[in-house]
Amino acid sequence: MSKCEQCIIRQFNALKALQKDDLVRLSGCKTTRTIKKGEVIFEEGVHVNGVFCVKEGVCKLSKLSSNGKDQIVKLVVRGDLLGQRSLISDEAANLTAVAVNDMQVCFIPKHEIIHDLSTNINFSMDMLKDMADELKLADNVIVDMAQKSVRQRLAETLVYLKNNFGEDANGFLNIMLTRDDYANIVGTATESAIRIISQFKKEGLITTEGKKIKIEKIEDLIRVE
Amino acid sequence: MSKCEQCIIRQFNALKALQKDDLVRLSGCKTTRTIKKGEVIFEEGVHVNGVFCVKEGVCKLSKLSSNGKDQIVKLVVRGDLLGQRSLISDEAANLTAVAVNDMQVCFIPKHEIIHDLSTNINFSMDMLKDMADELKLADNVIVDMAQKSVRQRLAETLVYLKNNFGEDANGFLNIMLTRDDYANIVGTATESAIRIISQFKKEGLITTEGKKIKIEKIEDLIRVE
DNA sequence: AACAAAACCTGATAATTATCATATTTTTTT
DNA sequence: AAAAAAATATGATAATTATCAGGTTTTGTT
Repeated sequence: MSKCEQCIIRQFNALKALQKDDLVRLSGCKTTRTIKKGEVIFEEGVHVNGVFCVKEGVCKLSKLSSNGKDQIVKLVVRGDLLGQRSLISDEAANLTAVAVNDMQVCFIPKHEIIHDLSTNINFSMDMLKDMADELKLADNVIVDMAQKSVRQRLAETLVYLKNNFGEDANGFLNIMLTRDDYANIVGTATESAIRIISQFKKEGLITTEGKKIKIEKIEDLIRVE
Repeated sequence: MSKCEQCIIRQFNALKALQKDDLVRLSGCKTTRTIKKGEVIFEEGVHVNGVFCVKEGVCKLSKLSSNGKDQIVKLVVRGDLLGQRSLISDEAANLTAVAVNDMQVCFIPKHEIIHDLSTNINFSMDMLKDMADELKLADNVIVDMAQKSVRQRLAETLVYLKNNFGEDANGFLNIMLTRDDYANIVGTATESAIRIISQFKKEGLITTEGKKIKIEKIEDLIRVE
């Protein structure tokens, strides 16, 4: 079992504010878990009772709308914490977390996090900053959802994925999502997402190879109307 | 000039966590301002350099989309703080704040808030909880925007206004918004908002008197498809 | 009270997006 | 390797929403 005080992942999230003795304590009570692609990490409405620190892999946070469709609200990546929102509000999860690819996560029990939050002002300030940043991003997503076309939102999503996940040696996006995922990110029907991706291909903005997508003209994608 | 330590408004926000001596200090450096309906409190992109505590009135937080339309992201009411998000992230405002009706606000300089945040763990935890709650609301708005029809969103907005602002002696909503505001809350064209409000009238879900709206059948509004 | 400006309203039409149907391809399972 | 299941694709059509154009009503100002 790896040790928190030697783990570099914490540099990417609020846990970086903790001192060595706190990290040693966390190491003692944390559990490490491997999660398979497609596996549910937690579901909307359940009490998570802790926080996950994502060591490897990506998961999607989504919510089931009353029309029966899932809306993906956020992608959580290596280095992110998962479940802090519910923990801080002390309530059941508002979103469902599902692994997009194989993951490795550490689970830190609620009690430990609460202890650090209420004794370490650097930690709680870091958490506060993270939450403020997330809120800004969420506000911007609201504006996009409300004001931009499906085509624009899908183009933006592709640009976002390139900027945040990068590309492999062959230029393909370093993350593979299904067309259904794309639809659930931009909030449209699966067929519509498929159609627009096909259009982007025809227009030479992207090329694809199965689920893999390569962005060919990012400037044009950014300018999509 | 009123005194923070005697002001009941702070019970409604994170300032309730402050002790008397801190409140006395705040009293000394805060400024009280009257803001007229329609007046801009701060604009997207400017550094606010402090936090507003809303003593009276309502303001809308909106963002200009690239298509030239404003999207209203949130209504800020009596008792709420305004500007905390930008302050915590230490960056320019992401949203524009405009008074929906006449307001009274107190402005507390950034330095003072930061001081309290970094020394008073109860205060920073309260702020963290508020931010977590806001993030949850924002996530839910994203889902609604992405998955519900304009008609559903408008119905939901009316229900929300009734629940959060109540009604006057004659049963009219205790907040008056323009049709343009409604359009900018649900993210649609002004004409579309007007049309749907007219439909709701025809269907007997609401009645109106100028800008004043009375909700007649809230159960049916909740069930709008 | 008269005027101007802003807000509201409605019809006609166009554009966008969803839905349904069906076929093909890819992936997973046996 | 074959079969089954899931994902992708595309056409036809319907539903939703935006846009433009022209009104009327309300509000604010002089």
